[in-house]
Amino acid sequence: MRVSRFLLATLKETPSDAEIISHKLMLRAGMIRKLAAGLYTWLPLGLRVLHKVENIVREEMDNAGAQEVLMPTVQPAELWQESGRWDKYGHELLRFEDRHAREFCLGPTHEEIITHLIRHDIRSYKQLPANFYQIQTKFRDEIRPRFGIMRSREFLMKDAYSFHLDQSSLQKTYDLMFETYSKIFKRLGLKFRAVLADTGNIGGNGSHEFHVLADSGEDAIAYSTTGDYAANVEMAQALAPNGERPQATAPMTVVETPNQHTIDEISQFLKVKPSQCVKTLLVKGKNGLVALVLRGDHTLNAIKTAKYPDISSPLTFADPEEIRELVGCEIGSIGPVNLNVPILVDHGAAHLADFICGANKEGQHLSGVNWGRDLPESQSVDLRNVETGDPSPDGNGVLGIARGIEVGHIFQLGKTYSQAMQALVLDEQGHSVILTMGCYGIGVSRIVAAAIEQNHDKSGIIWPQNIAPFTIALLPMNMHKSQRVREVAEDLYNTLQAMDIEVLFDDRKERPGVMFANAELIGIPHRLVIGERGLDKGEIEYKGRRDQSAQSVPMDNVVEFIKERLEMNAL
RNA sequence: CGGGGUGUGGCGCAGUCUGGUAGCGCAUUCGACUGGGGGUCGAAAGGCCGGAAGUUCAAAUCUUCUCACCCCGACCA
Repeated sequence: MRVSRFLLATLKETPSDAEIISHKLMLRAGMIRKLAAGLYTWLPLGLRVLHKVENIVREEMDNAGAQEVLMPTVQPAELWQESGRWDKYGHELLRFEDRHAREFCLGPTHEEIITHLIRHDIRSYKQLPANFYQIQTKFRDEIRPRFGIMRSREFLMKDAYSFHLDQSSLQKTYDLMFETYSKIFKRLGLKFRAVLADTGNIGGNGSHEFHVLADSGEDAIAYSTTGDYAANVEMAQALAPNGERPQATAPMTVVETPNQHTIDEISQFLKVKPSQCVKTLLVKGKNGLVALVLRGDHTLNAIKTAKYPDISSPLTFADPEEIRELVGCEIGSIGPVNLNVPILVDHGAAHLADFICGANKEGQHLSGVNWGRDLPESQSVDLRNVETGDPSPDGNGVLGIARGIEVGHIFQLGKTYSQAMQALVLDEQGHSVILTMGCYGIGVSRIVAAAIEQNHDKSGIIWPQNIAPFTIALLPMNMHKSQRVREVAEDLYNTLQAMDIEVLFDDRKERPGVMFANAELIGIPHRLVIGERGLDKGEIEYKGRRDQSAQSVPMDNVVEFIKERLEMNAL
């Protein structure tokens, strides 16, 4: 591709609404342009990357025996009513009517559509298992789209759905998809990690997320530093402390704590560690309020907590008015002693003796409080977020915490949708069996942004070779002045093109600095510079995007040299 | 949806408080010089100041309404 014939829409300045590095660089490199909140146009440069990601995903899905289909973006309400999600999904589902006043929505996901298809077209166990996927535009009317393509309302997703006679068949396909995803992210050239995940509102049991590791990631991942365990912090289990609880040594005493509310304030005021305090949070339960008791230095995990049967899901804090009515004090003075609501105690808090807590009276706390003496002993549960250094739940080493961007998610759906929508097949005995399902998503457009978050420097993007928009930037110095430079450049361009190497040939009448800056900003992995200077010595200059400095390559060897370079970088 | 903020040539911004001829940098076009890290000089094109209503001799500027966008919170690939 000649730059003179290509929309290279690079910017020197960053548009003011870009927050994170990938968004800034995608705008500056001329990959995307915003149309409206959460809606983006892909420019030629960006689309080349998107297509590369898409093709790698497609190839690996095909290799895994999945079949590609393409379902509509616009979906009829009836199917969503049948699955029960028309009412459950909320405002993220964009709904509208057609001219006949029939209700439709823009598909945020396609379980209903594929289940509808399969219940008509798959009748026999002989057709199972089967796995169908599509690479298609999704629409989710996010409350707050942000970070450019990372969290947009319209985005490109690969979604796959598998159908099975039983759980063991699902497990096989699930494992195969796990492997396939690992292959995909390896080929994309990204550092990633598969983690145990929460199933969210899609429903079902087993689930893993695939995260691209990047400091800017929105998710926290807990992993064993010595073993295989890895889980989203949302999910990661916090073990009960080992050993016996220490003996009670102090009497329970009321202490005056005027205007001291937060754990920090209390612990400083009373000169104790936050870990010797207890915090009591009131949340809404199925029958009135429920108190959650955690150690002062621990943080509540809303996802895990909302799974306890008495707790409302999603987790919702009690209103200050409700608290005043029930306890008679403000939020900072609540404690579990003589609190007239059901109490859930975290393992950490249950292991404390002689602890500090609110006295349910403004300006007072209790010290020397002990379970079983000052308040009833209760079974402890897991309510908190794990922290760096916690023991790993698999008993293997301790946990570390890393940041990640969720780019893939696989679920064992089970019969949630097939049951609701009556997707049945006949088994070997001629009995009707409800299908068992799995679903497997990859955020194709998000991967583009995640790749940049993971691979960039001051000058711009550094594409992994397999998803780079072009493989080589061919930069002639002052070609308009030198016939010799022009000839060598044109010649090399044609040779590389003939080898099916994607070359971006900067044939503009630009100054060298502009060419260098542009090539680096858009992240082309390999650069060849042709100038009078080098030609005098019969040399062409090569520099990899990550290299510190350039090297000279004899002109006659340059094609061979490039071939080797590309193979070295390819997987 | 709650809280905070911004709308002025394509992009980044000043001007608004204190009403009086719409500005700067980048980008674009033309010319000259320059030619290995976003170069210099000169010339040009491009904006009814988000929209509507009002106050006023006069509104980018004041008032009211409205729309859009951004940031912080709960959702998710």
